[in-house]
Amino acid sequence: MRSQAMQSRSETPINLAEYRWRQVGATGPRTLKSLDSVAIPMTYHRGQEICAEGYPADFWYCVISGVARQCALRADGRRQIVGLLLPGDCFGFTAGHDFDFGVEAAVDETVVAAYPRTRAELMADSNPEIARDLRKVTFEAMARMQAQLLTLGRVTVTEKVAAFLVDMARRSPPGGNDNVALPVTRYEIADYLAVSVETVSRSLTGLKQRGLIKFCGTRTLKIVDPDALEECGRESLMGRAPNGAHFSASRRRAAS
Amino acid sequence: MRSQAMQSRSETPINLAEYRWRQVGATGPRTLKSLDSVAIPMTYHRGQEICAEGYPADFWYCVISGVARQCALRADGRRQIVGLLLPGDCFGFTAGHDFDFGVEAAVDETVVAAYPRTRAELMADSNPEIARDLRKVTFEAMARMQAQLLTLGRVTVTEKVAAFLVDMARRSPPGGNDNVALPVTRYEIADYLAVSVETVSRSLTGLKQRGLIKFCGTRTLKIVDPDALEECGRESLMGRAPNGAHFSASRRRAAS
DNA sequence: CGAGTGGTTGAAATCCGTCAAGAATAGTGG
DNA sequence: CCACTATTCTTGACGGATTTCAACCACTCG
Repeated sequence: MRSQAMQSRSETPINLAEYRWRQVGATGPRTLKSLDSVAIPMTYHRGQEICAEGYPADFWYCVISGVARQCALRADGRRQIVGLLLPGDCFGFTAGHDFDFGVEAAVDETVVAAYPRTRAELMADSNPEIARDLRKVTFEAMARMQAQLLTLGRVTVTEKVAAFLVDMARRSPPGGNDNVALPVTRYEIADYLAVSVETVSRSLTGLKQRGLIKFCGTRTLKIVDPDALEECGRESLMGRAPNGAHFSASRRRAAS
Repeated sequence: MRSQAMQSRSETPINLAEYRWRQVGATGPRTLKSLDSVAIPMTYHRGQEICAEGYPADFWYCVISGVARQCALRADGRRQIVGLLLPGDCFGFTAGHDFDFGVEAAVDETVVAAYPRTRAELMADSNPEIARDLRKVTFEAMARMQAQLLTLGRVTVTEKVAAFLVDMARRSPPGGNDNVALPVTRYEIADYLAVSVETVSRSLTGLKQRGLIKFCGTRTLKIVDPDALEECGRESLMGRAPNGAHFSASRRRAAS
C-alpha cells in the first residue's frame, strides 16, 4: 500500500477524491466520478473475494486498477467466468436483493471503488446527472456482456480465442503500443471462453504459426493481422477450406 | 390489427394508456408503466424488423406481447440470436449512438412499446421514480444476458437445451398450467444456443426418451422432472457416466 | 397438388475434451 | 545464488460429441 501521490504534486489541481484514488495506487481511467463522494476505495490481492454470490447486494463497484473476474460455480465443480472486469468497468448491478455472481480480484493490487447502494440511489434521485452516469455505466456493462455472448456463440475454439484477443486489444488502454497484455492465465481464458485449457493453448500456437499473432512473452503478444484475426472465420488450425455456409431460418427466408 | 378492447369494458377502470395497449392487442404484463405517456405502440408480424443494427438508437423498447429476437449476423452468414425477448422485457439500450443489434419479431402480432429516447431521458431527469424504473428494467436485461452466458457456457448441447427449457419455463407467465410453450422454431433455438439444428432436435428426443420431458405438441412440452433437468449434468445422450472432474485454477487453489 | 417451411433421423468427418507427460516460469527459503 | 516446489503452459494420443451433408416425413398454404 505504498503511496504514489507525491509524483503528481505539481500537476493540475486534484480534488480530495482524486487524491484518495492515487493514494491507494489507482492509476486507471475513472468512471462514475459523480459518485466519488460516497466511494470507498478497496484493495484486493489475487484470488480475494470482492463480493460473494448470494449475499446482499449493498454495493455497486467500479474497477479502478487491476483486473477482476466475475465467477459462477457450476454443479460439476467447474468454474465459469462470466465477466472479465478491467479498469473503468462497473459491476454489482442486480435486479434482485442479492448478488448473482461472486467477483474476485484476478491480479494483485486490484483496486475497486465500492458505492453504498442505497446512498448512491438517493444521490441519483436528487441529481439527474448521476442517474445518467449510472445508466451509462450499466449500458457499458451490457455491451460487454453482449460482446461476450457473441464470442461464446462462435463455432470453433480458435474463433473464440481470436475474438477474445481482439476484445482485449479493444479494451486495452489506448495510450500504449499495439502490444496486447493478457492480464489472466490460460486457465482463466479457458473458463472465460468455456473451453478447455489445452485447446486454448493449441489455438494460440495455431494462430502464432499462421502468423496472425506474435508472442513477446507468455502473456504479451502483438496482433500482426487484425483483420484476419477478426474475420478468423471457419478455417481450422489444419488449414481446411471453409465449409459451405449453412444458413439458418431467417437467412433462408431472406434469400427467398 | 383487430380491436380486442371491448371485452374488458366492465372491468376495473383503466387509464388511457392502458386502453391503448388493449386496443393493439397487448395482453401481457406491463413494465415501464411510468413512461406510458410517451410510449408509441407498434405491432409487427413475424420476421419484421423492429430496430436495425447500426442505426441511430432513438428509441428504447419494451415487448408488450409476442416474442422478439435480438440478432447478430456473423461473417460466415450465420445468424446468432443473442437474446429472446418475451412480454415485459425491455431492449434497445446501448452505450453508443447506434443499435448494437437488430431486433425482429419472432411471432406474428408482436406488440412493442417504443419510447423516444431523448424524451424518456428528460422525463427520467425530472422524475427519480422513472429513473429507478429504468434502472430496474436494465438490471433485468442484464440478468437475462447473464443467464444466457451461463447457458452458453455449458459443455454439452443437451445441457444447453435443458437449461434453455428451464429458462423458458421460468420466464413463462406464471398463470397457466405447468406446460412450457416454446415460442420459437428449432432453428431459432439452435441459433440461440449457438449449436446446429440437428443436435437440438437430437437432444430434445434424448431428453424425451430419458423421461425428463414429455411433448404435448411439437412446440409444447411438459417438464416431468425439473430437478433432473436443471442438474442435467454431464450425462450424455448415450448414458455415459460422468467424467472425473477437472477443476480449474481457482478451484485448485482453494483446495490447497 | 406442389412448393415451402419445420422437424427428425442417419452416416461420415472432425473438432474438442480428457488423460498423460513434460517444459517453462515464478516464488520461496536456505 | 541455488535448490526446491508449485504453478503455469505446452504437446501428444485417444475417444466421443457435434457438425456437416443427406434424406425423409409432416404440415400449411397458394
